[in-house]
Amino acid sequence: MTDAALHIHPTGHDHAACVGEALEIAETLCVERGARLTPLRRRVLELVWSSHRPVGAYDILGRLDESARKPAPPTVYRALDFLIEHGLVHRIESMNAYLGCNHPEQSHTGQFLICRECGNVTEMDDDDVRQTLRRKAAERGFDARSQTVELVGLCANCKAG
Amino acid sequence: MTDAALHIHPTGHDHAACVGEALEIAETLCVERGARLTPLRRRVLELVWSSHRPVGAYDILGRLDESARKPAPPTVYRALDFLIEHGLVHRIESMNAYLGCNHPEQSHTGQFLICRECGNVTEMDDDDVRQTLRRKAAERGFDARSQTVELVGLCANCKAG
DNA sequence: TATGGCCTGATACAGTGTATCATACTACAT
DNA sequence: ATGTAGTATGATACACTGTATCAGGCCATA
Ligand SMILES: [Zn+2]
Ligand SMILES: [Zn+2]
Ligand SMILES: [Zn+2]
Ligand SMILES: [Zn+2]
Repeated sequence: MTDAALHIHPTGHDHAACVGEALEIAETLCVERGARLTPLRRRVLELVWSSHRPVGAYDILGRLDESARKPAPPTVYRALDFLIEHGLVHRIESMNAYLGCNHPEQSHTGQFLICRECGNVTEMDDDDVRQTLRRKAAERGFDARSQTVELVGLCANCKAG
Repeated sequence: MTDAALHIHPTGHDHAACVGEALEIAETLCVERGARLTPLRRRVLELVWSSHRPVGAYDILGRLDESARKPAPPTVYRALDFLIEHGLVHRIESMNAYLGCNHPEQSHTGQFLICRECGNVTEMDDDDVRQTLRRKAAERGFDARSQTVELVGLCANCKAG
């Protein structure tokens, strides 16, 4: 499902830089927090960042496979759990897949724009949206603690093309 | 189910009335649209409405089982697809489960308030929220066609104790 | 060295969803 | 009534996603 479109990225950008920056931020963050970004976790994070499309746990598993040893599913899920806990990765609920976060400094649950054409996902993380949802829920007596917001549609590039 | 009833705790309300009303609306709607609410689809809808908690496809499958024959998974998924297409049922993405809609007259994707304590889910269907999300996405060049909004927290009753 | 906590390996299984082919039913036209 | 096309369901097998559990390994500290 993924491989064909894995190479499609937002226009004119150096994706190696995205990955490099993400890994660097992750290193820094984990040092600050005394968390251990082990080689396995780092490798999984790298694979999640292989594109701007959400990646399935079993895709990651398959690609870890290429590197000599053959890990089992729990290995990947544990690494993902760690990365999610530290805000380095988001889970896209409507796709059962995982996406790297580009501003993990403060833990958050973002809002996601999923292009149905190219499959790329961008994160909004808009505080107005968050507050609006909190308020609207509160008006109904509901105390919202976490939010899942995922919009499917057409990204700017796919609209143009 | 009336608007007022939406905001009371599902224990201590006449749930049979919820189910009855939902089925009646479904019948009417399907007649209007020339869609066929077959016995199987009607039964699945009834099972989805067995509570105000989202129901898994395999839960439904298990309860259909009680009634003599033993359907296979595709049977349930096809029925759910039909019901979702006609707005009679929503899928709760973050739970891989399904919830009856109490105002299916106009097709829509609602916003859901999921109580982590009692598991009940209520639907907001707030147009401000919908418009805010559309606008915020549009500001980023994204044309949103469908929205998934699911908030987890505490409902009014579970807050009270 | 010993101990305890955390990370990973490994097996098995549970839960969710789909592809595919076959059969049965319905509606409609002949 | 008969045939035909379209829809609905039955049935098998499989793919995808996630977890429970136990065992072994690594590392820091006492
Ligand atoms: Zn990139
Ligand atoms: Zn796109
Ligand atoms: Zn009810
Ligand atoms: Zn509650």
